[in-house]
Amino acid sequence: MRHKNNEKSKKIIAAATKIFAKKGFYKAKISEIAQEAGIADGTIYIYFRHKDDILIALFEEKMKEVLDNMKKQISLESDPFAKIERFAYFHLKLIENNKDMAEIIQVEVRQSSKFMKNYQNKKFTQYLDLIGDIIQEGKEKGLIQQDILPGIAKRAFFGALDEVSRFWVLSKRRKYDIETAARQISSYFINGIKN
Amino acid sequence: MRHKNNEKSKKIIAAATKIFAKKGFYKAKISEIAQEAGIADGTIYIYFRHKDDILIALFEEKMKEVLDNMKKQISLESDPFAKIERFAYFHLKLIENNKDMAEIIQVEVRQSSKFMKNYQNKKFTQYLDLIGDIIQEGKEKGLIQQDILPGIAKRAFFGALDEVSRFWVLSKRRKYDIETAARQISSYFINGIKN
DNA sequence: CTGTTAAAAATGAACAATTATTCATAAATG
DNA sequence: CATTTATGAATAATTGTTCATTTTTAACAG
Repeated sequence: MRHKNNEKSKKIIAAATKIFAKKGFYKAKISEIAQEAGIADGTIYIYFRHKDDILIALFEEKMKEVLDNMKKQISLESDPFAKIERFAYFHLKLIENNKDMAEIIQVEVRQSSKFMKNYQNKKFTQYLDLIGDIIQEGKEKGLIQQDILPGIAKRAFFGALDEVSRFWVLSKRRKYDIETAARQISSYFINGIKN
Repeated sequence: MRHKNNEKSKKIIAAATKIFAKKGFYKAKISEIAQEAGIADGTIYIYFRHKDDILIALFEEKMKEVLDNMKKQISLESDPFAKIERFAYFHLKLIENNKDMAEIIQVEVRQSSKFMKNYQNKKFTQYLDLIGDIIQEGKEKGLIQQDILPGIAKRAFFGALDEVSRFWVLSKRRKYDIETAARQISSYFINGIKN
């Protein structure tokens, strides 16, 4: 019962991921998602109360994976600069391996403040804070300039990665390989903030 | 009358800017835009064929201003690094002074590929290329490392600015002043790519 | 200045299409 | 057999767009 529910829930989210990425949230029809999932329209409403809820659940599920994965990756390095490099590489790798998810997170969820008034997007904040914490650690170890503001730096670094990968996601082709892009971006950043 | 009334067109775009920013494109009703502009619903269809057309026209108009303004600012400096700093400062300044516009460009137009299949978004490409050209110039003058790829670097720098300003736009409050943010971000970047 | 008029512009109620959601019914489960 | 789960046609609400009608504009004649 509970086990089965969870299975079908995931099936719906998987279908929604595909459809939302292809059409965008508003143009995606419940009937399309149902068809993609191989179930009836009404069945979706046994697992989700509204269309919005599918997007929120989707986002929460994917971000949990992303967050857990990245935490693990970072913990494999002890040097803050190595952590930053690893973050860049695995962030881009993740986007590459989950284009549908990436497109939804980057494009659809930016609108979140519009249709999910009270959705705080905590997972995203946590993801950003992974970078913020590395920078803080680097400052404490005297590796990073003391006047660097983690609040700005974390967003600048994430934004750089995000914009480059957004281009890949939307253009459907990559001009540069992931290794090169990750190396270049983390290199600008590390050289820019190191002591 | 021979040509379309440009004044009313602008009035509609101004109203749409406000409504799109507040509600998002899909939740914004034509009737709301009409009311905000102080005209009847049907009147909008004298100036625009579809709802989509309003967003496209809005974007084209605003981006032209942004682009012209930034070109002028950059031309005031001759040193590539000074150009980069000025770009950062005026980009953030522009966002600050045009929050509604910024929110639409950042949030709504990202979806452009979804409802405007054949809209190429040339203006945005040109805006990015302003940065790309500065980097190219810096490389030619021997000020910037030869292995920096302008295609990646321009997106990384823009992305850094965009993410920081997106946070301001959506959170409705600024933690750091524009000067500080612009100085920090361009400093990471310049130190990261200079020879 | 005044009245005439034809074209342009504006109106807003009505239309038509879309689609999220419901619910009476059926199927599956154990 | 009782309970849970699934179905999908019907519903209800929304809203972009149209168009018959009205209002405004501006040129021109008397």
